[in-house]
Amino acid sequence: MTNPFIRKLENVCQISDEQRRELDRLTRVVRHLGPRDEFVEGDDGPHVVNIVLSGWAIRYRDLPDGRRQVIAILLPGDMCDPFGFLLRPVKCSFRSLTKITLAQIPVHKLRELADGSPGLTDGLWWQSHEAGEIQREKILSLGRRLAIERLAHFFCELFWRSEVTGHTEGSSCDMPITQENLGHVLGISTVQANRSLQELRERGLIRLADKRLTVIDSSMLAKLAMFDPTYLRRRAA
Amino acid sequence: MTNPFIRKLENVCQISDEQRRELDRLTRVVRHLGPRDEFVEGDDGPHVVNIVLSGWAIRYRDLPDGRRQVIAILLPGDMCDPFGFLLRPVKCSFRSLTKITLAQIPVHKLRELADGSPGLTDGLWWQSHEAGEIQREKILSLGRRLAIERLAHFFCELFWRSEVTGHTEGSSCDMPITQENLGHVLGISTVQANRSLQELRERGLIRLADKRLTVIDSSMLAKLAMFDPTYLRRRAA
DNA sequence: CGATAGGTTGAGTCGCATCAACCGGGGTGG
DNA sequence: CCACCCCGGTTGATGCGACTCAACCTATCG
Repeated sequence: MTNPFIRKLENVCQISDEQRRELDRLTRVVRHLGPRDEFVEGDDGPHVVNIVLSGWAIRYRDLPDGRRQVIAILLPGDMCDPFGFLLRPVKCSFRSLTKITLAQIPVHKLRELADGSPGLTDGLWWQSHEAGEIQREKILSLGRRLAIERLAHFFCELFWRSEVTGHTEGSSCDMPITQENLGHVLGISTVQANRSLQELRERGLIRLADKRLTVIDSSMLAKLAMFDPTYLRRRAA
Repeated sequence: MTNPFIRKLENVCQISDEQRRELDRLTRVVRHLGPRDEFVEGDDGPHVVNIVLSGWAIRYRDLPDGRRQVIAILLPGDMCDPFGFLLRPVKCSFRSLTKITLAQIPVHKLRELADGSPGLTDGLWWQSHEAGEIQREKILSLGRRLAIERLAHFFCELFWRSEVTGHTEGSSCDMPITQENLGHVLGISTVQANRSLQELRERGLIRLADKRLTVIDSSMLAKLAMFDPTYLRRRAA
């Protein structure tokens, strides 16, 4: 399996063979975590960019009374902090959903490499920009979509994003997330996540079992979700 | 009144006198809009960065069936598009709430100026980063806070942000927003915006009249909102 | 083989939406 | 100059979507 970080970059910019070798070398320093592990940006020094190579993780915030909201789902190829290579870390906590592998690139190495390559620099900024677009779409979801629409939208987005790094097979992709976490992602309760899920199944739009999603009727799913993918991958349209 | 864009930058980086003069010169090309005007990033060529100099505006998205969600409130000193000086525009619409003045800086001019000054570059990135943090806090609000908590949090944030550019007087600041827009911002209905507002008034936490907010009991307001300002202005703590 | 995490289901309640009516003030046109 | 209009704000009634609580079920794993 090719490096998902590189695949994601190649989706929006040109990467030369030499750069690919260098990026491959840089992503060889890794850290393995089990499922449900908390980790902190800056744990391994403040000057490391963490990149998910395999597995799923979340970035989240809690309210003082314990209510939890997941801010972002981190898939293979994603930087944990979209501004990690530039500024101070985001004010969020991190937690793995599955076993994960993190690449740990010293900031200065990544910046050196990027400074010598406008294309790569653009690619990195592009990822930050995409992270912002995903956040904005999430704001729209949480503010205005019904529970079942949020769930449908979530599946559309995650399937689409999985495609970019080659993590789909036909109309299926991994979906290693519990209903409790799903609730935290969608701003609803676990019970409601369960019920919305069942309605999507009853309507024949999806199948979800064994941590694997199959999209049965993608056009109806997208319609229900009011999913407009232009907020993702906009350069490689 | 000093230029709010510069004031906002100075909050996070050093600006030399010469840079200030140059920025002043660059923000002299302006565009005036009335209240409730739609405007589009890229209207005046794709290579212009729009910056709010005076008045309030919103960035928003609509669902195909008309449901509207405001993504961000734009105050004096804010760039309309946090990545405007780098990448393609965000997938959002824009609309003024009041009369506004926009500065229009050609991208290449801003980049030239920034390229010669690491401090200014940092300042610009810092603003993008802050915009991201505000979005994440908004995700938390929409996902997990009750209507009245969202409203309280909104007032805390806007007062705090107004302070940075000197737009507060004592415990008051401008709040030129209708209840309808407030609903669009908070992900609730106009009616609910009205009722939450009245409860804040009845509890003696705020006064709001004539488009002006007065914070009467800031600590109780912050407590209700679970407002933790560390997501804003993190460099100039 | 018991413990536990994750999933499922029902009952009752609550927060908020929706619909609808009404009010006050500032601006406009006759 | 005045009547009208319309926008923004306010209020009540009703219904729905989602929450909470609680029980139970199943698969997995030490």
